[in-house]
Amino acid sequence: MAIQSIQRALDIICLFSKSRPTCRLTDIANRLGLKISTVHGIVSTLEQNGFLQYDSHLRQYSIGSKIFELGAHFSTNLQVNLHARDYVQTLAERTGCSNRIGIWDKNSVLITLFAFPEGVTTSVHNIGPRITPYCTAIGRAMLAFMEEDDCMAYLEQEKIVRHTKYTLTTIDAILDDLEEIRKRGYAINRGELTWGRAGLAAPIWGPGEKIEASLAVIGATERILGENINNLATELVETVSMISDSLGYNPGQ
Amino acid sequence: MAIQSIQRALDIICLFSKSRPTCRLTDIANRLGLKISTVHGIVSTLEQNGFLQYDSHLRQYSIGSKIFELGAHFSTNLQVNLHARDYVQTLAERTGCSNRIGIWDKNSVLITLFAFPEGVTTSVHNIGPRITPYCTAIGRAMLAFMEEDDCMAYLEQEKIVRHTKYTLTTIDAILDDLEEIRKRGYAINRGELTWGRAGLAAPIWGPGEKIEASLAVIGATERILGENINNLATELVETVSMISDSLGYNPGQ
DNA sequence: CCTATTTTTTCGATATTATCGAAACTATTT
DNA sequence: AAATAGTTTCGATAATATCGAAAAAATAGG
Repeated sequence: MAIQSIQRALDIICLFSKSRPTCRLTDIANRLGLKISTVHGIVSTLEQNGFLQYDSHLRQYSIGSKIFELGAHFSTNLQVNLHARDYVQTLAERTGCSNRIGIWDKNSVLITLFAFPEGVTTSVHNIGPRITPYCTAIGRAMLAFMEEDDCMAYLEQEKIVRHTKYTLTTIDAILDDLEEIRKRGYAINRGELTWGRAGLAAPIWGPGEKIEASLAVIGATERILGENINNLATELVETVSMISDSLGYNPGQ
Repeated sequence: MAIQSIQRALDIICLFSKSRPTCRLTDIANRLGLKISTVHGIVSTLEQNGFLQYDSHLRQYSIGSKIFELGAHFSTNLQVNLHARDYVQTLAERTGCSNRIGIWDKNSVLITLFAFPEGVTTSVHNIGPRITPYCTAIGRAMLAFMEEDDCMAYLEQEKIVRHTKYTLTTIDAILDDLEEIRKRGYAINRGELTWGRAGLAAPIWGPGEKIEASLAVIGATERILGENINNLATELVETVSMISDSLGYNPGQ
């Protein structure tokens, strides 16, 4: 159904990632099992349009500025980003912790907004990466409240990996935790993905009782899970409530 | 030379912008002069791959999350962003003014980094847009120091428009200003693009005496051009010098 | 500095495949 | 409910993407 040449072009673009920022022509052809001359035609078209950029000295391609420019539109237009901006700033200020917003996208959590606690900050960093849902607070906060079928569909296709001794490694253990999240109102990550890094997260609701996103307060384990945890949780839950209101959430409906 | 179907796919993606965040199938076909069934095949392929997203209720397409994710790699991998980050934070702190970094790209300035002065701030906003070079400090700071041929090639293709009474509207006036910038070491925008908004900017150099980017301090006219202008300019010039050093600029070569 | 090797670019023939029109289907408006 | 506007499917056809081969360019080796 997909148009072959376009599919190949998109496959090529998707080869690039944080861990593989550049590719050479031959690499691309080998990785995708295509003829070099075929790849050459495709990458030339992509380069002419600014979707890839070519370093003719190093003879390697990387993501082009056009994709950056277009990608910025995505987050700029994202409703939850627009509504959450001020609230997450305040939250970072009051808690002294970084926090971030992610949306559920293709069985992963895509980070779309990041707020830092201290003083001056720069835009651009810390957004864009995809987070694994089952072993993070930001992910489980959404899993706990989404349609059960969608949740199971996700869990059944996910490759569950033990990252630390705290990682929940069975679907049953995760489902039990989701039940606790529903009772508690927010999710807790006790260092399941990265040793020493913890988080609290709660879902952001939109109109039609639809989960729009998830907001997480993150930081060193002792900072998040220490004596301050109840304060953090209260601030978090109040913040997601205000953002949800702003988005038009109307639980009475 | 370009592959037709891919070219069309890219043209479709490029239809989306901040001012036109969504498009319907028929719109796309009309705008690009293509048959609806042709467009349908292309947008379906793009949607399947997350390059576009489709709201089946509103029946309209918008930029997909995949482009956002890939675009983030561009700015993450950008050398000047990596090196400048800490310096622009300090600059914002010391001056109390917002500042931003842009790179020269396709006859425009693409904003890749933004630093805010006050308190807590969020990432993501303010990056991505393209700025018109001739009527901004961030643009003229690069024009003044780039290869003269490139500068003239840009100026001759640019459609020069009067935005305010301060806008320089002839190539000669712009060239005179560029000469002043070279003497002075930094560019000044006295409200040429937007009434009441001013900026100071200076170029960032990389290895091989190549202009990597431009750094601008921006704000309300009275804040930038008032009695504090010399302090701002000094801070700015010191900052670009440190960033250039960090990038490996070696003017002695 | 020249040769060998690897990588990239060009080009034309061929068959694959993108395109188009038409028709079926769906949604919206009056 | 009917009419209009917009979307999706499908198969025939001709346009065009693909491929192999050869030329060109760049790097590595001697």
